[in-house]
Amino acid sequence: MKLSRYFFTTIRETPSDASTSSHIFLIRGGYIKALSTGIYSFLPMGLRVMQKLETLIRKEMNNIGGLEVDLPVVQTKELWQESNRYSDIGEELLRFKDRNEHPMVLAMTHEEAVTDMARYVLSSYKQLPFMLYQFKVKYRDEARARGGLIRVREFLMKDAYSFHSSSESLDIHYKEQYDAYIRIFNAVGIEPIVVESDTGIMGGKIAHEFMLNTPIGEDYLILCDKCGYQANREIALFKTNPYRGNEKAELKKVHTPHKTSIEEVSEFLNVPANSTAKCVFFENDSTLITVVVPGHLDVSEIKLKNILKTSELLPAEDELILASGMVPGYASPINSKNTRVFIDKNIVDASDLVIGANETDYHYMHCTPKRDFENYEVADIAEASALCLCYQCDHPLTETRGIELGNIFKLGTKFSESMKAMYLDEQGKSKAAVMGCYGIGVGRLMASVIENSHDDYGPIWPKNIAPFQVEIVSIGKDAPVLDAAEKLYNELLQQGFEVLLDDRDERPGVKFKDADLWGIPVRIAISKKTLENEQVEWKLRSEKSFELISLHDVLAQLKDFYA
RNA sequence: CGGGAUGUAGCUCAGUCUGGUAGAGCGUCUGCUUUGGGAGCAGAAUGUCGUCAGUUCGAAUCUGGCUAUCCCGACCA
Repeated sequence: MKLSRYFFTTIRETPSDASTSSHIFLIRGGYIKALSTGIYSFLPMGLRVMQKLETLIRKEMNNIGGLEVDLPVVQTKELWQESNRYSDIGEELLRFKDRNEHPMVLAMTHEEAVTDMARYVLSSYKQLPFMLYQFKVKYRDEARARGGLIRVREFLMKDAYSFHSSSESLDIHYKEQYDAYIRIFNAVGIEPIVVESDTGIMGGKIAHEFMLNTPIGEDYLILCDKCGYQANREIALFKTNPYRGNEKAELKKVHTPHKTSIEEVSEFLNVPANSTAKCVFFENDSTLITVVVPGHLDVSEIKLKNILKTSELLPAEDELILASGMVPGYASPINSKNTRVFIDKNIVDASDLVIGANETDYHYMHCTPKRDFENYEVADIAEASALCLCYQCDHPLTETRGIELGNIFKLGTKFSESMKAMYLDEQGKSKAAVMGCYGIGVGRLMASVIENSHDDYGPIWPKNIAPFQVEIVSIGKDAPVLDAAEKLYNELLQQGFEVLLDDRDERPGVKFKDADLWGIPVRIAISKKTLENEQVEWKLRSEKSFELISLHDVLAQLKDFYA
């Protein structure tokens, strides 16, 4: 491709509305253009990278027996009612009506559509297992898109779905997907952290997320350096030693004026935060849910939702809390009524705690839950943090942040049962297919590669997904230089390389800056000076320095580089 | 959905406090010079100052509504 005929623009200054490296470089390099919040157009340069990622992922999906299909983005309300997700999913699912006033949705994922396809074809156990996948736009009406391609509303996803006659068969394929994902991410220079993740209320059993470890990540990961336990913080298991003081001491009310937070109370009474109890309130299905966790920890709303088997959990209104005999800011389940009380397992055996006295400006000291609480349920409900210990090996946990690049998920029979994707087994008995689903956000992966591999001037693309394999830059206007550049360009093209020729009448500085923004692995510069010795400058994007090599050695060296 | 910030030329931004005919740099176009890391000189084009209303003799500037974008949080099968 000759740049003089290419469609692009590059931006010299940092766009005012971009703050992460990938966002900045994707805009500055002319890869993408924002159309609206979280909705992006891809220019030719950006699409090339996306297509290469697709090719890479497609190869791995085919390798593990995948069959590519194409499922519609616009779907009917009825389809989503079959799986119950029409009502289970909130505003993230975009709903609209067609010209006949028929309710429709924009698919945010394709379990329903693929299950509909599967039930059309599937009739016998002999057809199982199979795996279908596609590259398809998803639309999610995100409450808050951010970070360029990191979190968007419309995006391209590789989504795969497998169907099995047994959970053992699913297990085998799940592992194949796991390994394929590792190969895909490794192929673009990423060593993902694989964490156990939430399976939600959607009938799933086991799920993993593949995370890029980065400070700009939106997910928090809990890791054990000793035994290798890794989980998303929202569901991470952990231990923490319950605070134990004087178990005999009687409840004692103390004056704590205007001290409503754990921090204020522990400082005021001069006690450690883990010797306090935090009382948090939610509302679910018109019922007040009271949760007590160790003062130094937070409630995991995901854990609580899973315990309650609901996706609906709202912060409770003060009136509801007061009506249950508790006082926000000074609350405890002691003498409460009309509420369901959950005590975190890490605090139920504690003693001598500070907790609210259900009276403004007063707390109790010497609270021992097992003695002082009534009618409570014990659950794993607090959120892990770096203050906690590994539940497997007692080693202190560490915490880091990550971007979710992909996930794999054992769905079980939730969709096949509700949507009747059935087959006859060896005994002629009708059974629901066992399913798994596997997703990778392609655009997010593109952005993540940049986050993972860039310098001050632009992305440093891995060889296999760079928009072009080699860029030739001519320096100056001398006819012999231009001729040599064009000749080399044609030669490399004929040899099957993807070549970008910067034949613009621009100063070298401009050309080099743009080359850095495109991050093409090999840059070959030809100038009057180098040509005097029949040489060119060979520079790798990943290196600072260049070398002069013979014009005649370029092809061999390039072949060697891409071998 | 809460909190914060911003919206002025294609881009980055000044001007707003203290109301008085719209600015700079970069980019674009023309010409000359220049040619190894976003050049120099000369000239030119470019704006419903996000939008609607209000105050005022007069609004980019003051007031209110709306809207868009970004950041933090909530949310995220």
